[in-house]
Amino acid sequence: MTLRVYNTLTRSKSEFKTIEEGKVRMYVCGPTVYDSAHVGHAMFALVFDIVRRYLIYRGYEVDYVMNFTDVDDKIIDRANRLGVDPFELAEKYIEEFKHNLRDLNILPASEYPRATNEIDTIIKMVSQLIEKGSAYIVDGDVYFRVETARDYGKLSGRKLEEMNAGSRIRVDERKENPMDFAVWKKAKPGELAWDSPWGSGRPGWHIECSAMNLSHLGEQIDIHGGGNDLIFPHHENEIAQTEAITGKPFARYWMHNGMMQLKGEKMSKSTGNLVPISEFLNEYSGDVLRLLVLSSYYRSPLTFNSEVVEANQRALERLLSALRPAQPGAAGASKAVLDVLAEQLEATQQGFVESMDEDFNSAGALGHIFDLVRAINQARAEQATDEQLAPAQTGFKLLTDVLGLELKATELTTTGADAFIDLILALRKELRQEKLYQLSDHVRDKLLKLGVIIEDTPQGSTWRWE
RNA sequence: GGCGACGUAGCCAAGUUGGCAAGGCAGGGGUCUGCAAAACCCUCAUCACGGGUUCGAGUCCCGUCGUCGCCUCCA
Repeated sequence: MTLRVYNTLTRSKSEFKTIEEGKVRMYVCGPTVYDSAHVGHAMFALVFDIVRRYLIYRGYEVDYVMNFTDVDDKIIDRANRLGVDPFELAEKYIEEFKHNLRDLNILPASEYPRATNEIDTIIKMVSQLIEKGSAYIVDGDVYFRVETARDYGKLSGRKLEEMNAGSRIRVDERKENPMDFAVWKKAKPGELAWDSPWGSGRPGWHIECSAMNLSHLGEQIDIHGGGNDLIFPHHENEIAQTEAITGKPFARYWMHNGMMQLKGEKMSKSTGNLVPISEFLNEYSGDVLRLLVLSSYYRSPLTFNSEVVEANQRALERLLSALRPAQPGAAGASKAVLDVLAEQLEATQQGFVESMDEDFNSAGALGHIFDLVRAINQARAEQATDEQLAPAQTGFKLLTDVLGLELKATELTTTGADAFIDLILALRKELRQEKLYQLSDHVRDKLLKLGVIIEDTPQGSTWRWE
């Protein structure tokens, strides 16, 4: 069995082979931190977290770097408007985003570099570009000369001649070619800036990522990820710069996730149709958002609306049903029933890997997991005991762990509550034996309002948190 | 206008090299239950449209219509 990965560079799937045996160097473009992150940002983080977790499951050691762009026009503008220090503003949103990542059960990156810590590397790289003739200085700005990059456009599938720069924005007359882009920007008066051989200024957006790759992962990496809105110009330019300097192919696999759609269009700050991560998490668990992402192909646009969110909330509850204990007083299931369960466990494990191996087909993998859920619930209905359910439940949990699902039944601060609820159930049992159903239903309703679900079976009653 | 992705049941969505259309949510029927809930069982599509290739196409080719992304900061 081999893992196949879709590569934007070749526009096809190919077998995944790392530069170094057993080790994956992976870089993912993080957010520009000038505001709170929304669920669209969560999507890229979740997608690549799933990729990373699966690579680990497949036995790779993964070096995972996610950057923060902490200096750019928007941060400066916002800071100026709020009258705060741009560094502090960026710092605040970096911390907030990291907090979001934790809430979403996303594994911490090996490193979280940020642009402002890479200035030395950036200046060195810009100097190299100028020396090689790949960049030129104009009045304190430094531009990359795209015509020196022979295969410029190879990632986005554009040809230099076909690009009509300036169709929507004024072209800077000082540039040799309209498509040339800034690697160093001259500082405006009073703006935060660093000294450089070309005067005071700050790095262009694209060079930051090139620099962070170089200093944290090296000249060549295995996977470069990000949203598909970054393909052009950001990633195209990253390739041009890095390869101009190293003379070597930069990233082996370029992976791009699709955009999250809200009301039929891309969720973004500029259009204002967004849902902050923290707002979402006030109502739903991180698992719901993760399940939403898992339920479709990462490269496709993802539909986000209340109906879909609710459906995934219910789907999550179904996954949780597999982990419930045996029925009270279960007599034990027959060998035939247990054989079916064991077979399904094996089929699910195999199907899971087959799906995930095919460019991380998480939706297909989930389908196999749901088959196992049904099998477990069937066995339980057929009187399987906890011991008999255990192997399948353990196998189930292992796979959902690979997908990063927590599957924690809601746990309130229930310290000591269990004993009291058990007591109430015992009393309610007496009511039911006396056929005081009105009273026992009343107890059930009241407990439900407190988040306790009671289920009555012929063998007795069970309860769980909502 | 250029480049790219996509169009599968009420909704979301999978479908490897073409060979009887996964899964989830919602809906309908049933088992169980004092009732309810959960769980279990049964049920629910010929794949945008029109051509073509083939013994056979959702799956390949052409065209039409439609949706989305990028071409400007953007996950």
